[in-house]
Amino acid sequence: MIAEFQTYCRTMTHLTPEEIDQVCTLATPRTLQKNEDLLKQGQICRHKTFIIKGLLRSYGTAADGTEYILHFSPERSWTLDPESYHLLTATRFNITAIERTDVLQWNKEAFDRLLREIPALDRYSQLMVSKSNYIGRHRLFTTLSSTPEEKYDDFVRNNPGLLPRLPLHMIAAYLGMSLKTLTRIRHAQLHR
Amino acid sequence: MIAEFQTYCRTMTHLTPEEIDQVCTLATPRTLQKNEDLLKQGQICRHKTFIIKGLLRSYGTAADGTEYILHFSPERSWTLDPESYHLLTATRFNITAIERTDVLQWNKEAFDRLLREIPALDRYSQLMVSKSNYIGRHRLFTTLSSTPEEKYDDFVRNNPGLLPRLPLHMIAAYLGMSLKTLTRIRHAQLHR
DNA sequence: TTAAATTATGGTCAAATGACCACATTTTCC
DNA sequence: GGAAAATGTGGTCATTTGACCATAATTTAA
Repeated sequence: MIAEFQTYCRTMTHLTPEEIDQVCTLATPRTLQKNEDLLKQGQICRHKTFIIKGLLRSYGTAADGTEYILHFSPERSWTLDPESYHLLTATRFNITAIERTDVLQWNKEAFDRLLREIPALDRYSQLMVSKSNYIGRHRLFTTLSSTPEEKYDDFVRNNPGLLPRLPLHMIAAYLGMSLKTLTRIRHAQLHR
Repeated sequence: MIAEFQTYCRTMTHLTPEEIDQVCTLATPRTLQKNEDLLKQGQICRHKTFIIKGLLRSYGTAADGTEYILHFSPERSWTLDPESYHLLTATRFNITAIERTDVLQWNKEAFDRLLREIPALDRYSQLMVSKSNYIGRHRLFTTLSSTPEEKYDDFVRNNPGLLPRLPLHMIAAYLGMSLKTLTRIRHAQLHR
């Protein structure tokens, strides 16, 4: 499990092999079964999580009980609740395994120490944060400005690999439309 | 104009008076007339901007020409296009003055130098970035999960000071609904 | 292997929403 | 001061969307 993370670090960061080892030393592996929660509403997010294999979703629940998915986290990506993690406040969101999923975790104290000790990790980390910032802006803009069909087409175009791994109702929950609307779009596209 | 920024720094950051001066030295003041652009679609965002007085909006234009507002920036806040600023790519968005607005600006090279020289500024800056990260997450979740009326009520609750400064069509463009829908909500709330 | 749960689709209907239009009022600018 | 633009409201109508329900196919689990 560590091996995959080391490969990731070699290709995606500027960390030296020694620094990579140092980061790995503090990692805790964990396996989530399908539908198992990594984080539940009301808890405090105390870890950074790197997904080795599998797929997670981060979602919130509206007043009427409907779920809305903020984010899918497949292998080779990171997940956490940024607000809960930084402020140590109770989260409004859930992170749950869509498939059986292997992850590596670092608790905040350990990761903060690594950030202080390894400047290259700090730079990489800042890069990730600003990236998630503008990815979020694009998602917001699409959510505001696109028709349901455009949103679906966008999703298919930008996440081809994810599509077959997701039930439609989750795609609908991600795009912010009812399952019915999504089915209608797919139906219309078939007959064209 | 610098004086207001110094006050802001004294109350909102942990910078020493000397560091505040150092930051101020590299700032360029600028005044935008109402409807004047700070940044236009297609340009590269080369500055960090602090709003001293006035109000800006960051918005994008959909395929059909409709505007959707990502963000309002009133006095004592910062604005830029994070993607364009960090990657030096052309922006898809616009930043435009809603009122006559006074700002301070730093170009990226200058600000990066300050970040390297003043660790407290770097920490403050990181704090801002992660904050905008989770504010963005909440906005996305509200946009996905709330009814138009809930969105409007949220907006009124969270931006009471902004309300009288904004024409309704901009609030509609921010909330992602038509002006008609917004008017209907207000009408219904009057008769209740 | 069989029963139960999940998933994808579709029918029907009511409600919400946007497009288009008009109008009165206020603000802005010459 | 007066013309032009911007603003807020509302009427009407067609369209989109969601709620509710049923069903078939597939997957999961006992």
